[in-house]
Amino acid sequence: MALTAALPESTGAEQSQGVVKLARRNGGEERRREHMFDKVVTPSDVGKLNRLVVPKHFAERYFLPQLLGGGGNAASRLAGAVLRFEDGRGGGKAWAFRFSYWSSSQSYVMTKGWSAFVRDRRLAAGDTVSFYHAGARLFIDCRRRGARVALAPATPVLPAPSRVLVTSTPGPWSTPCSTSDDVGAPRGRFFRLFGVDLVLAGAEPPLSTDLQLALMR
Amino acid sequence: MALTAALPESTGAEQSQGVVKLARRNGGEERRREHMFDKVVTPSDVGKLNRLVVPKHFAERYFLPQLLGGGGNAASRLAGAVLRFEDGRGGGKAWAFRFSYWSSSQSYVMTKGWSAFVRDRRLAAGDTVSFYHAGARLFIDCRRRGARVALAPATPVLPAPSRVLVTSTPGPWSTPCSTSDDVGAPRGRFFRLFGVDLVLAGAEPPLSTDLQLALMR
DNA sequence: ATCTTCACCTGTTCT
DNA sequence: AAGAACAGGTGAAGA
Repeated sequence: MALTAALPESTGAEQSQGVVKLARRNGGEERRREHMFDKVVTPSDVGKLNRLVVPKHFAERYFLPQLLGGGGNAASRLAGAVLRFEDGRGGGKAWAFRFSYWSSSQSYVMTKGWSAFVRDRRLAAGDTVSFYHAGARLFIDCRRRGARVALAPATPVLPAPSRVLVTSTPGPWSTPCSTSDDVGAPRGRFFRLFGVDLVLAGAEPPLSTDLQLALMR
Repeated sequence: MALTAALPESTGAEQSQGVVKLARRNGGEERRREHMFDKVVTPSDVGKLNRLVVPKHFAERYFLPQLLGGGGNAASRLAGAVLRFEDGRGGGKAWAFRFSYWSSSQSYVMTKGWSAFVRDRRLAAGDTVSFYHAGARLFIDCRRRGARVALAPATPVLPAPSRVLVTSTPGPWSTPCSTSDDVGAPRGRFFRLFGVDLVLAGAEPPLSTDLQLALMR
């Protein structure tokens, strides 16, 4: 349901970009920090409900594959799931969020731990929270509403429709690789996001059954 | 807590009558449809709160005995309780309401499913919702504010303070039987509602332990 | 007593 | 039109 069907046009609440930063670790290990998704937080996301609603397609694309490891009952393995994020500003601070699925509203949420992040970063409605990863390491950052986005052009130039190749790498994370046009884009599953066609490349070996299921739905 | 203690004065939201209709089933099975209670709904009952506050004494008399079956933890058995009602107008429509106790407000409520009834019947503040039963079958109906009540006198004559004898019949349901005065009213437990003293008559044999408990509290 | 967390629930909106 | 998604809610339990 995530990739084969035409995704709904973005509601404007989320943005997908190609920002690539560097994730430094003490030992000097250095990897590309790759953007997963943004969400412009709603009043509820930063209010007394103490939860962040994670847009379903992002949850299923980025978090479920990691959390649902092997076979068996997916829902039960999701129970009690915790996602750990490093603070995107560096400084070694880390954040742990309980991640769950609320079946009554059919939505994914981060609950326990989320309000601490809201408080600490003084997150307000309209601000943007960004999720990155570098390999299996997860990062979270945020920026004030209206703040300039790194690498974004000063003038909002809409890119000509292009394709972003989405491949699967060892480890649970898919690796978005920006290309400036669609030459050599594999036939088959792709979806359009903000006028960009995202193409799913042939999956390399370690694509779990669950991920396949998630991708095929 | 319901009957022995002096009940709070009625808020004006409930009325009790002795209307008896017939509940027809396809097979021709026919039973008396006996009135349990009415409630004049408040703005909150039909508003965004999506719940109907069930007057405590009615909840304890009519719904708890059915829902709290055997032994064990009563509160836990109430969790997730659903009451199913047939539409009082016939036509086979049915309504299911989640029934719960809100300890924060010490009140019994119908929640899930209630708003559908409000919508469907265009229930408005001041209207009256009526609950009936025929054996174990439950019925719900409503009438517009100011609508003539079946068997009610055309002129709104306030009855002289009288007593309504409440007896118990086989099955979980007590049987309200209107009498026009208080001759022969049993001594003991009664309460006043709208200037009418409701008297609990001696229970006949098949009164369940739970119902007895509910009545004794 | 208060705050957080959890597991539900629903109306609106968009597809 | 019907359904999915989700923003905005709830009570209950526990810390």
